[in-house]
Amino acid sequence: MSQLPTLRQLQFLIALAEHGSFSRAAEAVFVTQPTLSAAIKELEMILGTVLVERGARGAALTPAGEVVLERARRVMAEAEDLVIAAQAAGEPLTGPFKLGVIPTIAPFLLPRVLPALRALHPKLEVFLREDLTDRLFDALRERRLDAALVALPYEATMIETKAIWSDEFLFACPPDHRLAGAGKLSPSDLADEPLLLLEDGHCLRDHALSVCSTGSARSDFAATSLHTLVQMVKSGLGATLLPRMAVDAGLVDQMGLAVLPFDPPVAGREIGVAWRKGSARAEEAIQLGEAIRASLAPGEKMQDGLATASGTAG
Amino acid sequence: MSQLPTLRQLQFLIALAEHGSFSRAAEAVFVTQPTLSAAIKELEMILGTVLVERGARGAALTPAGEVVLERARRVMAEAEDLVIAAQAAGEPLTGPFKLGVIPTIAPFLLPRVLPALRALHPKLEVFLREDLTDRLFDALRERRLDAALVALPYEATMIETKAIWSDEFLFACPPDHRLAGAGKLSPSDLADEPLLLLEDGHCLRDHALSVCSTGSARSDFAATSLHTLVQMVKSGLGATLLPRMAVDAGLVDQMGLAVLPFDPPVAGREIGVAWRKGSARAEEAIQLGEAIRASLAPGEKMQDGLATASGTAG
DNA sequence: GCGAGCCATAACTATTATCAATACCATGTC
DNA sequence: GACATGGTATTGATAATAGTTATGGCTCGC
Repeated sequence: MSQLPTLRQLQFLIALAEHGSFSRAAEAVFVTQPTLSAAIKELEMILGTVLVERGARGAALTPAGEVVLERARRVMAEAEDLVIAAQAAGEPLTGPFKLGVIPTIAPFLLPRVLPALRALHPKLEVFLREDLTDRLFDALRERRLDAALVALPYEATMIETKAIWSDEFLFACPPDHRLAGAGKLSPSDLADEPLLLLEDGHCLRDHALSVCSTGSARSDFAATSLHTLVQMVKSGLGATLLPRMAVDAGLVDQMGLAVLPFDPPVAGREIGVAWRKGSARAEEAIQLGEAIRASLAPGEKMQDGLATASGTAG
Repeated sequence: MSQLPTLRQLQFLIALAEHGSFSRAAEAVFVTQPTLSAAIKELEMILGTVLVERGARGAALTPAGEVVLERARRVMAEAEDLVIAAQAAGEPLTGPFKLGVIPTIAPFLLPRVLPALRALHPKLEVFLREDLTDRLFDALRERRLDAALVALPYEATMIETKAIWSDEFLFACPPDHRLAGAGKLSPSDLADEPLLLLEDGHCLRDHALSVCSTGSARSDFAATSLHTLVQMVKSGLGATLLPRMAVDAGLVDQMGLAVLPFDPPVAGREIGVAWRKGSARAEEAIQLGEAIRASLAPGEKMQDGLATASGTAG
């Protein structure tokens, strides 16, 4: 095997590429310019290729240098992941943990879950970010998040998920609605019912639509949150589907709405954790999901299951 | 950013895991045992975690050590890829290049292509391996191959492909066959024609079947190579589809078979290069494909196209 | 209880990474 | 054309560290 470069040399190359000059790059990595010069020169010798074009107005990477730069970034990222994974393996669920949550889950789940989580893992510092699934997954892919709580199923590449909870849909309508008196519903009851839904981008909209394949959304109105959605239902603009989690959290309390369950097999969505495939904190993400599940249903135990890959390659 | 470990330390950890003892691992990486001991100890200090259980009968990794080991392997693989990519970028298509080829391409394409390739890239040393697509793709994923020549389309994860040539199908039958006199064929002519095909595992079998969706294979006989296949056709056992490339290479010369083309749009398969997604030699694989295409059709130029990902994630 | 095998420690050495100082080189300004 | 400016390369001294040999101590199997 030919000689390998040093992580330090790769780090220097990255700094050089970012600052466009030996001297400024050296400053950025807290060494003197000759040190960095020598390191780059040795890197070039190891690789047998000129990586940098030295000029009077600074330094620029050669095409080969660009290729190596990209690889160097990957090596550094893997190395950093190793450190994180080691710390996580040594003492799981401690330290800062960046968790994304979708808006149709966050306000209803977190108040129940966060106190229990703090009690269970006092050293864990959960940083929250609320956003749509797409943007959360982007953040996972770019390592800006460690895990996310989302609704499943959801197609995505480079992302793995594990379901932790089933969230049943309930039908909500004004008290004078034709279905308000029905005991239980089946999806076919909604065949010609135009539903009020959240605006595009919310996965709840798609999951609700998939319940009633023949049903349609009212295209003239779309709510921006579940809270405004129930206000619209209360105003008599139509009916909608709500996740039980939100109803249990008091979303429709004292609203005077009729809320009806579905006959089994109940319609609903799965709530799950998601993480970047290969993430250093994948194991912790699963454990976090398990902790959340436990705090939702103390006593019960979910059957073990392998993490399922939503993407097909990686 | 916390302190990073050294590639050397990771290399030592890998050796330690593989040999199960400090002293033997040290021998394997050509250092003395105290050196390796100190390196592992420092690695543990950097990561803040005990990685190795020292015992009188050797050393074993802790669970955290196993996690770090897996990560370390990834880091090392990335670092090695960097070296390879640098060399490839500095002087593309030189040195050893491990190329896989499927059996329905190799005997007909290589005699035409290899001499031209040697002329074009004298420093390139092509090591060939002939195998079925599945096994070639496995080898690509495990880095045992740099690229492969296969027939497309073919579903696979972690693999990217680029088409370089269209290989038309020709219908071959005994001279007394009912279709032997037809000028040109359309796929519907094969509706009730039981075809002789290669045995399972050969992609040519599937590609041929996909031409005539209603056609069926003779399940009692399956050939192991195109050469035995034409022998079977000659014996009057039935008809088959052959790639033009094989016919052009003389597969049916002096066999006394009827060989008929299809009406446009002609049926066929694409021949393309495949490489592991993220491979250090991806660019070279594309260039190799281009060189092969050029040697097949001097003068023509294929339109530029981006490499297409067969997998959906990476 | 003793030898074999194995890891840890200590003291020393060789290597190399780093620094401060300086030489050198291209470019734009007066 | 002399000159300041902003950059890289070179040099020689020094500090840090990775490596070695020698040794000690531990556990296990006989």
